[in-house]
Amino acid sequence: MQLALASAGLAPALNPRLVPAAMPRPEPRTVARRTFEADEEIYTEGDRAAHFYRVVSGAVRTYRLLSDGRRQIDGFHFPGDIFGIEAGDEHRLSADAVTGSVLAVHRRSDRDALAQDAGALARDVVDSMMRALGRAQDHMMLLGRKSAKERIASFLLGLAERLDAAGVVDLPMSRIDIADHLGLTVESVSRSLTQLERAGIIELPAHRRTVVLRDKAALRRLDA
Amino acid sequence: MQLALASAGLAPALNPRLVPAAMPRPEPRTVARRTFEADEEIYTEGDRAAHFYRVVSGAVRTYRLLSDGRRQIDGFHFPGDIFGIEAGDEHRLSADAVTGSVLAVHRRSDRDALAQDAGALARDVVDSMMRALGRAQDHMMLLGRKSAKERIASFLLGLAERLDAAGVVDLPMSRIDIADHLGLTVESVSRSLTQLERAGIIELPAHRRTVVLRDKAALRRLDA
DNA sequence: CGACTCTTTGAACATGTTCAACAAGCGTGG
DNA sequence: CCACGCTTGTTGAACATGTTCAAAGAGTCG
Repeated sequence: MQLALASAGLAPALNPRLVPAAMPRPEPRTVARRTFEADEEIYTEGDRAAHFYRVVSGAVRTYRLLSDGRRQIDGFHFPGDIFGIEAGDEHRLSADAVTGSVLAVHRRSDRDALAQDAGALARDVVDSMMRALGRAQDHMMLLGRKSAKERIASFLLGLAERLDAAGVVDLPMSRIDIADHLGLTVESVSRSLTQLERAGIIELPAHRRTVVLRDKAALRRLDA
Repeated sequence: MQLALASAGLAPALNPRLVPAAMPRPEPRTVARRTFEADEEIYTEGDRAAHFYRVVSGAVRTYRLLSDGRRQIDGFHFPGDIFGIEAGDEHRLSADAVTGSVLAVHRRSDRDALAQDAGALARDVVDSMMRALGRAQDHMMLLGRKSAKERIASFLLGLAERLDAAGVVDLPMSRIDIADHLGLTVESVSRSLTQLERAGIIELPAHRRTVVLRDKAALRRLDA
């Protein structure tokens, strides 16, 4: 069986900011780059998993669809994050760009080769998988047991940790994306955000894609 | 960073029946065995992850608790399944025996040692992780987007695949366990089962811990 | 400015929860 | 072997959270 980081909740995979241990390593010799525009498909469930990816800039969502169109976004991936490593020959999830994005494209065979020695990339991959698993566990708790408001609080805190510019989070994704990630509807997401704003915990300036976390402590309390 | 299979949805880890590729390998030289009685704790979130386990007989649940007691069972583990391999030094989940169980206890250091060479156990561990991730993804879809009846249908079909004695599933776990796994309440689990029974899709003989799958096709249709 | 999309808000509704009671199994001990 | 008590599971009714359906505001881009 081949290796593979599938990409569950797993974003902060190799994000240097978050993984000091696995940090300042230059990109392998020749790594292809590809640019994707917003909503462009990167791969679909069932595609041969010939490559895996590292986000250079932008944001990516990985998700699954039910036959009737219901969607579950398992994770968002930001610069530094690795996604698309699969266990089998096929991608088990679909992936597409949330916004215009640049990705470093790695051949799967590179990984397999590197996985042979206890090399750095191998460790990275395992590292990624572990993080993916951890995130998936957190997310299962969220989806199975948390209320709408708690989910939003969790989500905002998580994003802040990964994207933070000191309490100001710029959401690259739509309310629908958030809903499909948190197991809610757009309307519920919108309402919860409004409630948090009215409570003075967050601020939603003008264009609504920015969130100012006014009171992280309150968010943490809400997060249960 | 140390390796680690955390145990997300990941039950059929190394179950020989399901992993023909990684199959007929004898247990390492000296492997300790421990017996646990029903509801006995195996480890708790935060414990040092000195060991990982393989179920010899019985059933185990791994779960997390929220501060107020809400529980999310991420997976059940049956004979052949490995669980308890963690990324860090600590267990990220709690585990306890669902019924009286016998476990093979492996020292974490064994795994670390074996993980150095591209040996069989290393592959097993990675294999486990991948499966864990796959299950976690499935479970996120279930928790985020499926209705109560769909969840029950999924659950029964999944169990049947792992425990099947030709359409008859013996549930080792209580309704509460099922509820905490599927993100529902006991009452909803009970009602859904009753509905399936009234629809003639399943049968719940006397002591209610046995489920006869009368119409798997119907279950699959329900599963969405 | 106008068309479009995205987000918010409102109101009715539904699914699943909560609270409460009852039934059924199981084990213990008389 | 039955009675008792406890735990587990089922059922009912009221309730709540989040959904669905509908419409109106805002932002964006041509």
